[in-house]
Amino acid sequence: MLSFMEQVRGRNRRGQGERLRAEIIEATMRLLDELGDDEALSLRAVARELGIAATSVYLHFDDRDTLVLAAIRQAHESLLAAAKAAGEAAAKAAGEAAGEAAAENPAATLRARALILGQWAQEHAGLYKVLHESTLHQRADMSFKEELAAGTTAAVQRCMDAGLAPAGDAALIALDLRAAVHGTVSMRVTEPNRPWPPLDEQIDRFLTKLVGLY
Amino acid sequence: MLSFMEQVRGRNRRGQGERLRAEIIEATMRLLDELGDDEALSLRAVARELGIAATSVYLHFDDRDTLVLAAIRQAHESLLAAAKAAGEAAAKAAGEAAGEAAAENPAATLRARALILGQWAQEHAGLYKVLHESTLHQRADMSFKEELAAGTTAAVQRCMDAGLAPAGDAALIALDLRAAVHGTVSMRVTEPNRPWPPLDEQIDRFLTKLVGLY
DNA sequence: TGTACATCAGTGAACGCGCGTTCACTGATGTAC
DNA sequence: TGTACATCAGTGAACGCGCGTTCACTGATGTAC
Repeated sequence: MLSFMEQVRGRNRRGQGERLRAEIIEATMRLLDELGDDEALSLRAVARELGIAATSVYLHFDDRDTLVLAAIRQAHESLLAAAKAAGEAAAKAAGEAAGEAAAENPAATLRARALILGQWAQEHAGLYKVLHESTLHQRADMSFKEELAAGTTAAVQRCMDAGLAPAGDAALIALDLRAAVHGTVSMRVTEPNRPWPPLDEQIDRFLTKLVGLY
Repeated sequence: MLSFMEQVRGRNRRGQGERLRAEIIEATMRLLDELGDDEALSLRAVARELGIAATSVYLHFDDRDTLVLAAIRQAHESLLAAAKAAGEAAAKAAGEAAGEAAAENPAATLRARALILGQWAQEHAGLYKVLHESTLHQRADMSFKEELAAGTTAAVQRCMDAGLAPAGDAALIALDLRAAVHGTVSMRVTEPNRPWPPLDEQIDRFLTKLVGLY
């Protein structure tokens, strides 16, 4: 007996088995985003979400932890892509506005990076928590996350090189900035119902005061 | 059959039933600190930790959630007391060093507050996570936490009033400071095995750059 | 062109486990008469 | 001073549930001869 909501789901064609893998990761990300906690996610809930047998997950993932890690990895990838795209778009726009031919604008790039991080976090609150606050960090290697930090350090360094911010230890300053942005985003995401002041203004204060952006 | 580790635990005397209540909260805090995640804590684990029947917990708490909330409340109380004590001790020490008779020193107070928060978080990493990042925030009223924020705002305001920092919106500046400190502490607590730069120096940068402490 | 067979994509029943919670109970201790 | 009784502090068995994981299986589809 099927409820009217349920799709009758045919099996994938031969050679298309990898499709289910992608769907499982997608569903896992969706559930993690709702739950905001990797411990609370169950493999059976993922299977239920897709209308497949719980055992089918094992066709593509060794166990629950592997699945969760794959989903987190993909979330990181998505955040990374968003940060990169926003940074590039901002640099280009700022360059054109100034009449320069798509010149680099490191300050606009850094600002866009910080803002998109805040925006992504608010759109994917649960995923943000899992990606940055989960206790999984203790049990699994999540060093792939360093790429995100490296991007911010590089952006800060470019600001210093261009004379848009006082020279200094770019890695240290970038860490200060990341800490501040993560802190406010974390608070907003954990307690979304408090009356928070505007995020973009706060991020601008961080850029001005911590990085020294003119 | 008892293992040699287990104490034979007699029941409390008449009128001393509340003792168990305190022990249960203590054990819950201990476990939450180890787990760093309220979802992962089980009432049965608490009972096991104390060598009592799982049902005995119900003598003092309506259900699992009530118990967890009571433990979190107590953790907050402990953090609050630590912040207050550190702030007062610092103000007194700084006042005496300057030859003043236990005069107020708002800058030293604010600095001590921020430092003790970082220290407490490192000593009670799991509890810090539960207190500030738990998804319980969505399900339960945790407005008692406002007291901690209010203390920081007041300390910032006193710095401004004493001319030790540029006048401004104390609540907003205090939020910036709390966000930055929470951010770095959160990162350190989530990924304790990374090579972090010294926390106190970073907090001093936040005080100088965000609050404008001279 | 037909057929046996291997492979692929996925299923369903079953396992043992720990969980939160309910219920009826036990047994020591203080109190009223 | 003795005894019946109420109260207090806590227990043990049992419930139904959802979980991760294992196992033997099914049935469609492509391929070799």
